[in-house]
Amino acid sequence: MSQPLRVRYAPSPTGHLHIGGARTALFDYLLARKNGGAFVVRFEDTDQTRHKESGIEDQLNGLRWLGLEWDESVDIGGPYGPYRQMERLDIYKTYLDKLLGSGHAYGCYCSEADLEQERAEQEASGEMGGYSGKCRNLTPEQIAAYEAEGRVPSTRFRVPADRIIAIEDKVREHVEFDSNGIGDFIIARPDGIPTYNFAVIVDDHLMKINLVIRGEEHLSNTPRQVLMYEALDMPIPEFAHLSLILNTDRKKMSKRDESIIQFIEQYKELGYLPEAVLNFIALLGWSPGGEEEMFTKEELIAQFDLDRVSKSPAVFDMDKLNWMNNAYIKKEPLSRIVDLCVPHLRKAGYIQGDLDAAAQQWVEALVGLNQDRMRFAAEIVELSSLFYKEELVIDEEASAVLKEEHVPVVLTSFLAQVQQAEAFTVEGMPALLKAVQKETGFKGKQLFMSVRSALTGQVHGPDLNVSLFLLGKEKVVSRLQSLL
RNA sequence: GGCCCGUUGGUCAAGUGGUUAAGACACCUCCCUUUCACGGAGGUAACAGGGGUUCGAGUCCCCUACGGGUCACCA
Repeated sequence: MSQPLRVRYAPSPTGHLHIGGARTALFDYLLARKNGGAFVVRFEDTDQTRHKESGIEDQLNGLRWLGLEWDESVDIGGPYGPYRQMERLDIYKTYLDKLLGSGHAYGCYCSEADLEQERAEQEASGEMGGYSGKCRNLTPEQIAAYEAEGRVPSTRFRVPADRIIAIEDKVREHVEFDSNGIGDFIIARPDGIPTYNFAVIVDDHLMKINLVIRGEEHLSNTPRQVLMYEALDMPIPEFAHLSLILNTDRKKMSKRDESIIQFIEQYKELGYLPEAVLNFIALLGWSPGGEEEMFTKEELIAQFDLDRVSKSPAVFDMDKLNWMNNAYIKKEPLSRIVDLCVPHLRKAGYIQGDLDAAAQQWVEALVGLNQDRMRFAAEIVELSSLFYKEELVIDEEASAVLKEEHVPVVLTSFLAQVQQAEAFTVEGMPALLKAVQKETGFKGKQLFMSVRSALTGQVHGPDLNVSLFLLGKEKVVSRLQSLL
C-alpha cells in the first residue's frame, strides 16, 4: 500500500461500546499504529429512529477506557470532517444527484406498506429475492401521477444485471457475488437522508479510508458498495471482514443474552483492568505467532497482522477472560488494586467517608489478602464479607473440626493470649499462636484449624494471620467467648 | 428459500501435503502449604461425516450435515 493507511471505526451511536465493536476498533487501531496510519472514528447516525443522544459519548468513553486513542473524530475534528453523518447531509446530496443524473439511481414511489406487502408475498412463495424493481422504469406520466398523489420518492440504486462482483477480502480471501441476486436497494429515504450503504461509501471515499475493517454481517453489503463505487468512479478500498463473536451456545450474541457481559462499560464497572480486557479481545479471532499470549498494547501493535486473523467465529469465554484479568491483577501494585476495590466496598456499605490511616491500612491488608485470587475488583465484596458479617455461620466441615477434643483447650489459651496482647497486628499474630502452642502442646493442624474454624466458620480461607487482624480484636474475643 | 461465510479437544487456538496434531483456559492428579488460593510438575481430551486427488490429506476438490450472516426507508 503506497498511500498511508487510513482505517475507521464507524459505529451507529445507539448505545454503549459492545465487545464486537471494541474488537473492530482495536484491530483498526493496532493496524493504524503499526503502519503509522490514521485511526478515524466516525458516527453513522442516519437512523433517526434508533438514535440515542448519549450514544456518541458512550462509544468514545468505551474506546477511551480501553486506551484506543483516535486521530480524527467528532471531538477533535480532523481534515475530513464532519465525523457524524447527520452533519454531512449536503455532501451526500451531491453524490445522490450524480447517481440520479447518470441513471444509476432512480426514484421509487412504493410506500412502506407496498413494500411490506411485496415482501410478505415473496416470503409466502418462498422467494425472498429483494425488491421487485417495480419503479425501475417508470414513464414520465407514471411519475407525474405519483407526484400528483403527493408521493415523495425514496431513491434506489439500479443494480446492473449479470455482473459477478469479486472481492479480495483480507480475511475471507476471494469471495464472489452475482448481481442478479441483489435487488435494487434504497440509498436515500424520501427526506433525503441517506441509508447506510450509500453514506458509508461516500464517507469512506471522502475520508480516504483505504482499508475497511468491519464485522462479517457486512460482507453481503460489500458487493452493493462495490457497485456504487464503480458507478461513482471512485477507487475501491480494501476490505477485511471479521468473523462474529459467539456466545457460549455458539450463537450470535443477542442484546438480551446474559451468559456473557457484552458491553465494555460493564467491565469497567465490575473492576476489570482495561489492559486485560484489551489483551483478551485481541485474542478473539487473532492469534499471535508464538506461544505467549499476554501482551501489552505496544506488543500488540508490533505483532498484530491481518494475516493471522481467523475466518471462523470465536466463542467468548468468560472463564479465560477472568483468568487473564486475574493474571493482570496479580502483577499490579497493591495501591492500584486498592483504588479499584474501594468503590465496591463503599457501595456494599463496608466502608464510609474518608479513610483514616488505620482504615486505609485495614483496606490495604484486605485487598492484599485477596489480590491473588480476585478475578475482578467487584469480587472483593464477596471475598471480604467474612470480615463484616456480625453473625458467624459455621459450615459443616468447620463444625466437625470444632467437635474435636483439643479445641476448647486451644481456644481458651488463644483467647487469653489475645486479651493480654498489647497490639493486635498481622506481625504480632505468629507470636500469639506460638504462645498457645507452647502452653497447650498442640501445633500444626490441630492448632491452626481450631482457630480458623472457630473464627471464620470455615476450614478454607486466606492467610490466617491477616484474617485474624482483619477480623479485629473485638470480634475475635467475642466469637471465642460465645463459643467457649 | 436464494446468495455468502464457517466447522481441529468443553472453550480460545497453532498448523498453509509428510508433526508423537503445539500452546492457553477449564477440568483431574501430585508437590508446596496450618487450610484455600498462588506457584510448580504431570494427566484426560480434537481434525463434523462421506467421497475423491495424491506415494502421502487436518491441510487441495466435491457432496452431505451442522452453525452463522444476509436478502430493511438498521447499521
